[in-house]
Amino acid sequence: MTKQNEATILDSLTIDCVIFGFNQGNLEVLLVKHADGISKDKWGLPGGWIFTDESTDAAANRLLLELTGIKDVYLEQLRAFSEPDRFPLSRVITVGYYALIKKEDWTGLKPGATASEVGWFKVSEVETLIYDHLHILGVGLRRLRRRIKQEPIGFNLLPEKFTLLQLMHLYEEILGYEMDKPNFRRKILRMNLLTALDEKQKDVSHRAAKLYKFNPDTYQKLIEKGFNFEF
Amino acid sequence: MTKQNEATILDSLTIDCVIFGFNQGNLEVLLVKHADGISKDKWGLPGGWIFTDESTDAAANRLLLELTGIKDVYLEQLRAFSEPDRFPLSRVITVGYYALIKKEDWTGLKPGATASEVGWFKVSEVETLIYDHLHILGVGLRRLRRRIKQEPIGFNLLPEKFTLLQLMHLYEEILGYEMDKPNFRRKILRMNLLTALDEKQKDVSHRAAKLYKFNPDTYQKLIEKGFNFEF
DNA sequence: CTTATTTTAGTCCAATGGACAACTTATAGT
DNA sequence: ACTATAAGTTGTCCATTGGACTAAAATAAG
Repeated sequence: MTKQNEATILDSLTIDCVIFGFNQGNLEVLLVKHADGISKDKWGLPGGWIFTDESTDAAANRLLLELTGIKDVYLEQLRAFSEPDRFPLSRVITVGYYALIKKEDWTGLKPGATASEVGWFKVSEVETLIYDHLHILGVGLRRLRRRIKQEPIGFNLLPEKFTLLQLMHLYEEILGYEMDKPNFRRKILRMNLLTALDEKQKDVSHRAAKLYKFNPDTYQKLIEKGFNFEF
Repeated sequence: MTKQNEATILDSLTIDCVIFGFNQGNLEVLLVKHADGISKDKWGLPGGWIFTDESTDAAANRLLLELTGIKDVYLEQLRAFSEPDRFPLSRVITVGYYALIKKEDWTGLKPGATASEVGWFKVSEVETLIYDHLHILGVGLRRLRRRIKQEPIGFNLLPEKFTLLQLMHLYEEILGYEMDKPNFRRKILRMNLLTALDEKQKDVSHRAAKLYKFNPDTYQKLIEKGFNFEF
């Protein structure tokens, strides 16, 4: 969190990203360990400064790429976080973002210049973060819970091909309650949002499930006439 | 939009507020005409600078009071608006807010120091505003449409006592489609969110409708177990 | 008193959602 | 090869909901 170029960055305004991933039934978040500064060796959200000639959206995408190598993912602004004492050294307001990524697409994450480590952590087990980053994570989680009930953004956390049970487990993990397999199946299939593939799971020690993929075309038609994702 | 005190405000960061009101079946927005500066005599959203020792929430509340005399209303942050060219003179990022007010509580609005006029405009008829304020208004409107389907925030736009038909017209106006009286009635009453009063409409040239008020207690219980406001 | 208008109550039926039972398929262990 | 086990898949039942619609009750105006 040190300014690298005083001339071209905005003063007193930063970006912080909550990057969600899904792995073996667990919702995870990507954190970085700061390499130096007052929060050296402490974990926090990846973030940084904004150039004077870029929007916050552009800055968030750039920082994501610089800090972790991730690009072209679902990314949405949360809001500005502005408590006067949120950053101890000076008055800094941060614009929070949250991203959803398919974890298996980004295996070899490397810490960027200002970070000594990058790592995935189960959201439920994150207890302390620098500054107000725990609060930002909470807002990101609430936003995810809300959004997933209205738009099928959950697909951004799954592989291209997935089973109905994987999808259900994703919903269960994010929303925090258990669901009924047959009923979930019926409801999601009735939406016509999934395309069944001529393929099945492999290397599983039980009956292999059919694989599905998300169908963006029917999704477009659905949002036009409005729909609801309650489970 | 001129800085009044260079020493105590944050540089390159402002607040802009979308203030919604409801009047005779129309959704309205409060605008101010700038008294000077490059947008003199043009209409825009009320807004201003942020002090270094206040959060954006506090700044939004303060500005609302300074610019219009309004206080203690439903106010929520939209998000940061940050296109590099959104403000022509310099790089300024603005944090958008939206407020819902009971219009009849605030009749004698006065323009603040930097505004020459304050006025209500039907949202559907606003066509041009300074900077990116039309865009911010659009984001505010979409947020309102989304929120009203999940939380009963519509009550913030109505008088303390209202009829079921008034409430339905509010939903119709915000959501943009017509509803069925008996069905709306049945659904909203089933939620137990309204308390029927021993009072009726007066001075109407037809059968007077029963008045209701919003019941915040049952609302609390409802959000705890989760609910949905689709109409 | 009658008419006009709006509120309010009620009916009908298709669609949905939750709970649950049962059957199918595949693997792992003996 | 058989069996237990685990997970996928199909189907049933029923209470609740939502949309479309009819009609009665209440009140003001003429």
